[in-house]
Amino acid sequence: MRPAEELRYLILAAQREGNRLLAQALRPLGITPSQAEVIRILQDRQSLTLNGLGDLLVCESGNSPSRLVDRLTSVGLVDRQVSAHDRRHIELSLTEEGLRLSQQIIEIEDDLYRSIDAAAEGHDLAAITAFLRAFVAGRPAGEALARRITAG
Amino acid sequence: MRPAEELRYLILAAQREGNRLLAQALRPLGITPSQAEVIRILQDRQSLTLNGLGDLLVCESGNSPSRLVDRLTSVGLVDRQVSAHDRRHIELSLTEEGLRLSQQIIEIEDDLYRSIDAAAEGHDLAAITAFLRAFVAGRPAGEALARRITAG
DNA sequence: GGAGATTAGATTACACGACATGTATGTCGT
DNA sequence: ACGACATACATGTCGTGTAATCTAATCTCC
Repeated sequence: MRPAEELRYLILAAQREGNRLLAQALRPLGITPSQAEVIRILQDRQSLTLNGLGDLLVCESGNSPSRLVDRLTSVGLVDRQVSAHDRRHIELSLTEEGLRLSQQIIEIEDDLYRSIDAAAEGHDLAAITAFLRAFVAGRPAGEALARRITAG
Repeated sequence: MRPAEELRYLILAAQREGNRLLAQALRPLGITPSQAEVIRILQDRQSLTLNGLGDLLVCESGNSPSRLVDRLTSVGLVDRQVSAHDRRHIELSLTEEGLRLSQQIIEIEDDLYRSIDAAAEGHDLAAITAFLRAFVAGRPAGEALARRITAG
């Protein structure tokens, strides 16, 4: 198997296993990794529109976060209200419960990051991120992440 | 944003964008990346059972390839027939059309691998695969890939 | 040879992810 | 002011991704 092919499958495998780990850790909170991403973004930047949120999401590529957000509003974690200026816009913000949950999410994510750091022991993590950054540069998911890093 | 967090999102972004690229390239053939993975595996090893296939799949983690295979049989790319020895087993094999399609998939994947190699220009690809291999070692998707590499 | 555990596979439920389409609401050129 | 266009969001469809549950065949052990 050529190196590029192995890399392709390794990225797929790593994403799957990482997501599975996070999903299990988040299960007690009753939310999924994608939903956690939304909550964490809303905590960092209050008052985003749906589209503004989509521009920052790596998951779901910002195509249409409506449904993702729908579930969060229906369980009372996110507040949505129509903008006064432009009634097409919808302003999103965390509810108090959403804010509380956000703290728990941070702790769970920290656990994950610690285990990533542990797995990176002896490897050049910076070199890996540099390669991946180059690969996704200019594509939607890469741009979303870049926006997160610079302004986050 | 700490390095581990960026890495997590980079892996997610890379997987998404890579999958999107491959999906677009495969669209003319009328199949998806997951389906292509099944066809390629069946080309390498004729006559697998459903479970045996699942053990080799990085996508869908082998949990229930039934659905995935169902679509391929319904469009006449894969042949399934109950084993004579153990009627719980189902033997899978490519039809002639599936075999033909497999050749086209190989060409499309080669294009993808060439662009991965191009993106890896100036980066230490071996170091990256080594890290990811360590991360998924011992987990289902990692084991599936290991089986593919050794015996494939 | 028969009861119970084990296994293979199918089925189902729920949520994403990608894409296409629909529907208001706003903006701009004339 | 009016119509063409663009924007912001909603909805529908299909194919995964994950886990739980179900059925049936086989194996084990007595």
